[in-house]
Amino acid sequence: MNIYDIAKEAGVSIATVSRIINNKGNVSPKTQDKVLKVMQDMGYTPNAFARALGLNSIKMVGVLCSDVADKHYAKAVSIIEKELRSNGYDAILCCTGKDLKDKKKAINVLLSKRVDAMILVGSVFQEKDDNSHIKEAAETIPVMIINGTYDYENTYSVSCDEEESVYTCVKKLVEDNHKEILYIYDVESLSGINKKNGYLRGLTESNIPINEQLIVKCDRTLDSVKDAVDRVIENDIQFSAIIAAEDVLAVGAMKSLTKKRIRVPRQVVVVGFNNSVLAECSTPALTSIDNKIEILCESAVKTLLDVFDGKKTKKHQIIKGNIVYRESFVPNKM
Amino acid sequence: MNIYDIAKEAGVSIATVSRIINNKGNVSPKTQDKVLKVMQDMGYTPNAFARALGLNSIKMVGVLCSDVADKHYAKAVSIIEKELRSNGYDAILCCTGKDLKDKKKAINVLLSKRVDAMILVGSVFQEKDDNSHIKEAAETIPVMIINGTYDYENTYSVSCDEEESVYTCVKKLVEDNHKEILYIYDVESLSGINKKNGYLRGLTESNIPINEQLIVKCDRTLDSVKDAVDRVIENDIQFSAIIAAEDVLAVGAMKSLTKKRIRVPRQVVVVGFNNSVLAECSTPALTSIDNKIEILCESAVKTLLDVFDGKKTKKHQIIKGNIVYRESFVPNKM
DNA sequence: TTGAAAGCGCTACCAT
DNA sequence: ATGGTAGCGCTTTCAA
Repeated sequence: MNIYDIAKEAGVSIATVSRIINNKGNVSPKTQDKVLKVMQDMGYTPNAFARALGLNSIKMVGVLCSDVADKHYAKAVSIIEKELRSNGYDAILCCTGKDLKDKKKAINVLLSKRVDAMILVGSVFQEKDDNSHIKEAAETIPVMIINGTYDYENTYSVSCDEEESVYTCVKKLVEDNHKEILYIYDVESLSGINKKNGYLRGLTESNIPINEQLIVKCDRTLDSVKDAVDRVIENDIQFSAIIAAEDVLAVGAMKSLTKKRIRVPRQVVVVGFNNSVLAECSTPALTSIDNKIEILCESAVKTLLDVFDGKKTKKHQIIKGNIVYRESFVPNKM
Repeated sequence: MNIYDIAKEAGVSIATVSRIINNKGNVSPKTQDKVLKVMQDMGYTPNAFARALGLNSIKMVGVLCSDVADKHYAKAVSIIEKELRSNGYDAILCCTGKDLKDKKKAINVLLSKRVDAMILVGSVFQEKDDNSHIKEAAETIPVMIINGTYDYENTYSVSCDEEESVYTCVKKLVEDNHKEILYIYDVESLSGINKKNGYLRGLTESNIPINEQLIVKCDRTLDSVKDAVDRVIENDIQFSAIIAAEDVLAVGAMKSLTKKRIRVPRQVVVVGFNNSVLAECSTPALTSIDNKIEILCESAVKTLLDVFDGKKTKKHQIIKGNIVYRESFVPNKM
């Protein structure tokens, strides 16, 4: 069944039917009602492909993340999808992994499917050296990145100031007289670097010399963190606080401490990052830095919609994170 | 740039170009090379909308879940997306929530976008009374449900036998001399009912009378579980084991026990369901039933691809779960 | 092996 | 307010 069938049945031209479908006005209420009724009765749905061909838009946005199985990204994708859908757009999900080749491939697939825009979730999509593939993509459609920035035409970004968040956290710890703060991280993505810089600046501004032995890198697995922390302890390196760049890492660290009968938060306080479900569920419950992912994602979609509408928009937005206190660290003066 | 430009540049007709794009054969290698080179040089990408219109397929599959922020569904979606993509299909994600009206709306949107098929993730999509909207959808495109079943033409399913999994778990506990087993659950979806039935059958077949006070319902939040378990303990209802229908519930229960200085697994053993990251991260690490979600999802996509190819396929598949032992319960005879 | 041309179902412009 | 019609870029049939 197509627009011709409806037109014939209603005794009008396809132009009129099209106007009604698209709410273009210039149709008498009477005709409108008649046609609407016919469409209803015949259970007509316009062919999305033909519309897309005519309008050169299928009202879909590509949403890329390295892995939706990761709680953090899942949350983001969930919010983005909801926001898009409530504005009439569908989300095509692409889990790309972290390999640049795969990321490029995904972008090309999306481009060839002619999505209306792309949202890249996470700083993994900001390559350190060459982002020319993004520049190219942005020549066709607007590109939005969450927690990253590109300096190209037709690209947009919404980020949480992670550097500042960790910095603030260090300050809080220092105020509580913690001077040896162990920093645990996994990836060296831009996000990872920002967090670490926040740690370094926090110490520097507090006139605490930086001890490389207190900066520990490991994989994002419980075992890897436990090994790492075990090693620090066995080497007799003193610390009274831990900041982890990811909640999982913080949990792993606490497991190591617990096994060694080191009390959290009595002897060592711990702060995670991302304020994920894990933070609530761990024992003791983890104090964690919240990067306000909801706000980030909502802004991202809103901005994109403005771009679609040809409105002027801020190209780059930065939002501040905040610390959610639980059991593993509560400042004295709270 | 379109197929005409390529045809002109290569000095052939658009029919030939089309044949080459679609690998339809009947083209001399010489022509093929020439055209391919032109396409490459000009950076040509076929217009997906026009193709979709001609082929009446855009190579996309709708993936519905009630909430991707839920780790469990996120995992499933992640696998499905990967599987689809590596077979040339894109995934349109729809997070529907649990409200029937919203689920129907999402299905209609997907139908109107003319996806090639739909995959519904989770038993939330199997309504207890009326699934006629599914029947209707399946008249247009194949519908696959994971952990559920419909009895309609053109519907398919892949499920984990959750009833059997919980049943087996009860048996294991009974073998270890646990007779008072507390069962905690949240939702009464079909999946929820199946699990509970497994619990009931396990007890019945072990000749243990069913004690309604040991069957506890609560919300899927830590506080709700803790309250629920607290109440059981305060009412002096004895139990030496807990089975929870969800890992989060198990974690909440353990938190309650710990606070009351009841040792896990020494005094009470605990088993969760889903074998999620939480299970690894909780303290003590949670023994949990794995529902083999990877296998489920891979089978689902594989089946759908077979349907696309017009191959004969099993309409309904059932896969067995298994228990992953960690700290919160290890059978004596292991 | 190749090409011409008729759709696919819609949008939008130009008449009336 | 309504209708006629030319695209949109591709696939596919039929002829050569």
